[in-house]
Amino acid sequence: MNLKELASELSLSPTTVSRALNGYPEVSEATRQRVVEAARRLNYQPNTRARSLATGRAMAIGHVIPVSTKHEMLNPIFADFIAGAGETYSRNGYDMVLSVVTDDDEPRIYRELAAKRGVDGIIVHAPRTGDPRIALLKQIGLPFVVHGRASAGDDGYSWLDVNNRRAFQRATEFLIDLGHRRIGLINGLETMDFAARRRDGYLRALRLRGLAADDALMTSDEMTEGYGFEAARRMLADPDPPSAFVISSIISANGARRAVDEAGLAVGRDVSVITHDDDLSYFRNGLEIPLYTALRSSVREAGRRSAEILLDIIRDPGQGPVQELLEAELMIGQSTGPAPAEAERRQG
Amino acid sequence: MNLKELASELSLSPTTVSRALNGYPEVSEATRQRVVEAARRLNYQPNTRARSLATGRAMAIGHVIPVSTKHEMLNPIFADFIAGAGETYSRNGYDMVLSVVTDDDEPRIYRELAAKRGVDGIIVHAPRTGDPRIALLKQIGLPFVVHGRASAGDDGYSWLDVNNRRAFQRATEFLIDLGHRRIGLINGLETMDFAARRRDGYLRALRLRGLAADDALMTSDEMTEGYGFEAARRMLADPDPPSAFVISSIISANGARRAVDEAGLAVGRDVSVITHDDDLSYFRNGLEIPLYTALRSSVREAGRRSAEILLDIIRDPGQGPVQELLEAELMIGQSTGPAPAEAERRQG
DNA sequence: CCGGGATTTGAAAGCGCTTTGGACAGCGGG
DNA sequence: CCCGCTGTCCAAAGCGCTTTCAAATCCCGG
Repeated sequence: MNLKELASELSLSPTTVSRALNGYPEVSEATRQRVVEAARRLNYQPNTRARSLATGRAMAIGHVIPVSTKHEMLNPIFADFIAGAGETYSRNGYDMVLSVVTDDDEPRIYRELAAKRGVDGIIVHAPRTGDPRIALLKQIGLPFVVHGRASAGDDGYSWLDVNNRRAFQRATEFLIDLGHRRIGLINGLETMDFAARRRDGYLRALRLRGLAADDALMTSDEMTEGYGFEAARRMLADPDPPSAFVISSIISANGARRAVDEAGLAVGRDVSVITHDDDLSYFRNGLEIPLYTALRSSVREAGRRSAEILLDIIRDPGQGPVQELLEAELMIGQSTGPAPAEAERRQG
Repeated sequence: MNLKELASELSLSPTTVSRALNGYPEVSEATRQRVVEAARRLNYQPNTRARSLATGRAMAIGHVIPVSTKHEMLNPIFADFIAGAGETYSRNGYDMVLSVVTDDDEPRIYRELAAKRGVDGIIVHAPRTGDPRIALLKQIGLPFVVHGRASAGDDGYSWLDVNNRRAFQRATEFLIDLGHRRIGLINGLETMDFAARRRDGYLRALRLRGLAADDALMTSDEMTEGYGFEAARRMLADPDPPSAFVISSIISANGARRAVDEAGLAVGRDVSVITHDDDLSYFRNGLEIPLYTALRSSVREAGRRSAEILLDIIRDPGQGPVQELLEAELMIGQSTGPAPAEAERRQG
């Protein structure tokens, strides 16, 4: 069923039918009723391709999901982010087209997306510090919103980010306030901008409180369960082991917990753990009281918001860059407690 | 840069340029060279919408990701499946369009996808037992491949599935062979077809070995970490607790491990755990030797294969339904061992 | 009863591509 | 020298929609 058929079915011109369906004023209410009713009855849906060829708008947004070439890993973060963004799109009649891409040919993909006119805008995921994609996209001229930032010249483009530095500073200070002096950082990949900021926050807290940073207590990698386990195990084996961890993901925190358990220690009593919590739907932080003390910021909500911002920009390209900085919420859970006295700690 | 501009740049007709770029024979090798070179130099990419309007093929595949209305959860399985499918698509020049949809308006989405002609085919995720979507899609006439099956009348459509019944039967038998007699099943949502089959396999193994099933030792829910924890904890608190668990996901297995640890027991010694392992990139089963004894079947590979099957069907619509049943691989890890003697167990 | 503005409808062009149906050389064979 | 063939190229139609511009109809005051 296409427009012409529907029109002849109604003994009307395609023009009028199109107008009736798209809510233009110059069509009588009576015929509009008739048209709308017939369209529903015959399950008519305008052909997207034809429509967007005619209007020039693709009614689709592109998401380029990077898969690190080395590890072939796909962060579960994306799933929830995309779920959030998807809600916004479907509410607004947009499609979401996904490209899963190894990071080495990302530039090509962006150029293609722009040139093939398949999307009206792009969401940029997982920016690295000084990410070249941003300059590229600016030059291409396709509207885009970055989930996160790329540090250098943050004002020239639109982004939505969590205040990662502040969050990790608070987390670290919280532990220091509890008496912890040796605090391990189990961070994400520090080539990623967000992870670099988190490290900054951690280091700043140590510095402000006069504590020395120790390279042996800082690691950076993809935030898997296994990484959390290995990192925590290694640090706990240190001659002067940490009494607390700051961790970048609840998934790695699960791994760290396993290492603590395996060492015969208890999380929250012998070893404190504070984690960033993206509020992933499959990794809820406990049921009633949170399992982990955490800095929470819903990545799903971030997806919703980022998509809204992008659609705004597309609707009104005149406006300047939009930037939103979210604050993570510190929630006290069962994984933190006062630092054990030195003697206690040594004997386990 | 569009076709007409490129053509006039070359002093050729759009016809010839189009043919040169698409590899038609009726164009001289010399001009083809010239055209291809100019296209690259000027970064010409054919407008997808115009092309697919002309050809009738959308060059896109739709994925409808269901989000359960109740829980608002998005299984991380999808991320890896989609990563796999995405590889196939980009190798073949297809786009992937994603709709994240609460399960109550799925039917509407399928109809729309078909009528709007935005996609050439669909991958169906997470089929329930007797899933009505399959009948709907058959009727609509859009090519589709189901990841999983829907039990009733499995022969009328294309699917790719893991032999879930067999896998869980083997897992359960493996535990029985080790001397376990009380075996808990921590299963996925049994409204899902795959989970129902897993339950069947588990029950069959018990029956074949003359063991009684016990409702207190079987649970079914979304396979989160928290669910694994709660389910295992509850079962371990039973007056006659299980000495082993069969678990549907490595994520829930992590939760179960936490419950075992918390009970002061050790996984692999006091309590055995065997899990299904989808080989999720963020939840690798240990580094060298597997952490868990597991039935492994890569969901990423399943994504790749499903996509290939779908593209085959689209290329050659004549062929009958394609069906592939994968066998999960049983790999021995550190989470299983002989059942402890009754006396030992009682005293922990 | 008539003219003119408002209301309602349609014809046709155009979006950027593919593809059908020629046109036009160049060439060798009769 | 002409005819048919092959090898290259192009004009134009068409994919299904939107949108401009013009036509037809209606209504109402003078």
